[in-house]
Amino acid sequence: MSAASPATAASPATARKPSARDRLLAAADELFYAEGVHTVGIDRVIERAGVAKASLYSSFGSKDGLIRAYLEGQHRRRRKRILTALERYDSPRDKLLGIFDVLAETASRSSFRGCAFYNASAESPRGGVVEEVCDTNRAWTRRLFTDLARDAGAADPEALAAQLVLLYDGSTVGARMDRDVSAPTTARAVATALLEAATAR
Amino acid sequence: MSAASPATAASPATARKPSARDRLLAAADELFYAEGVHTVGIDRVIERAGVAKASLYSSFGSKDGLIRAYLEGQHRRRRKRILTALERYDSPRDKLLGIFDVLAETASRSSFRGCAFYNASAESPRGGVVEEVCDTNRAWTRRLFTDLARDAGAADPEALAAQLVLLYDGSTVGARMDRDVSAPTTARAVATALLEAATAR
DNA sequence: ACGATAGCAGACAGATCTGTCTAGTCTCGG
DNA sequence: CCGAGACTAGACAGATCTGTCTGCTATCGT
Repeated sequence: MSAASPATAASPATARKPSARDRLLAAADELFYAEGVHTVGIDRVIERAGVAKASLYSSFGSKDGLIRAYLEGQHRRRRKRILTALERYDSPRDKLLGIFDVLAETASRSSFRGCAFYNASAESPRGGVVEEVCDTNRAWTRRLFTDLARDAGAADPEALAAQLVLLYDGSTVGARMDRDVSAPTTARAVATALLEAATAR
Repeated sequence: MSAASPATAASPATARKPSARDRLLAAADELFYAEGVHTVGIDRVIERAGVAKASLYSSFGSKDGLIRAYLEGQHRRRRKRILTALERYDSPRDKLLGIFDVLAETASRSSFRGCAFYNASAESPRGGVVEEVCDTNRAWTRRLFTDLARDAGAADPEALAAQLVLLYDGSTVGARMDRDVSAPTTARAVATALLEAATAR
């Protein structure tokens, strides 16, 4: 991650201009998240990506394919972001609460506009490609909370996880709708109390 | 469908056919909530309402006007639904927790698809008519929680209200995304504990 | 009886949407 | 040097979107 010039032979593959597919995905990330998957037309996406329309259809097949790839990318990056951030903690307790710290950081960005999955789901028909990716994402989050709750010694890990997911979702909504960056911090405080109560021996 | 002549008093006095405006609003309620304000086109709405397109534009001026009226109706009915349900309780404590019971009832309906305001907001541009009505709705909810928290004797009513709003929003999201009707009940249980802690003397 | 009002039916304009197709350009391996 | 694959530019089709406009009908208060 140095400030090396673009033409240096430090890394042959990285110096190259990103592929049409990658530029499309980057453009979709910005536009779909900022304005909604249904609201943004493919013309806007290909213009931002600097790509021909045919490249979009040969890479993703349809707009739905692009939407799916966009959400899968969001899911992948979210997993990595959280898991990486949690590496710095040792105890399950700190890891559990650290999830809220990651959310606090994310929600403080000026581009923050809530949960990409919920947003896409709100403007998509039931049973479409969006729902599937959303389910995967939510299952992963719930699993993460459940596993950490168990590691932390909770008497009923599933029950504690259900409570923490409530707080996580609630603060995501609060940060978006009220433009309140403190929501994740409030959630973290309540989560701490719930964790204490659930692991009291 | 003209089995009954229009002039006959086949229906009781009050059973007059609703006005075009009211039928439009009823159709918008169903379609906008079920599929999204941006996804559903004008033609779908007027067809469902059995109304001419000109009637829509003379009543609401534009689609944005209809969307605004739809959300204002949602807000008005939501207020009434909650306030009416809360009348049966005497203590501020029961009223506070009763809010979650109303949500549990709402979320158990098969047509439930989450918060109409958040959903509309997710597919609308920042700064439009939607944002304004959303802010009004959220301010009302927060105010309700804060007032009841104060009446219940909370040491810091604003702080408790912030926590309860988290749970309220979180269980709304959970009920929608996970199709989990128990989310409001879980939220109620956590709310009870928080209320206990905040009013301990 | 009559004018005002509300409403219906639908053509129409103009924009925008997804998706297809043709044709030309660039790059790279062999 | 050549041919394959990746990409670009943009015309085009067909659907759908919002919004306007004309013309007709029914109802109601005076």
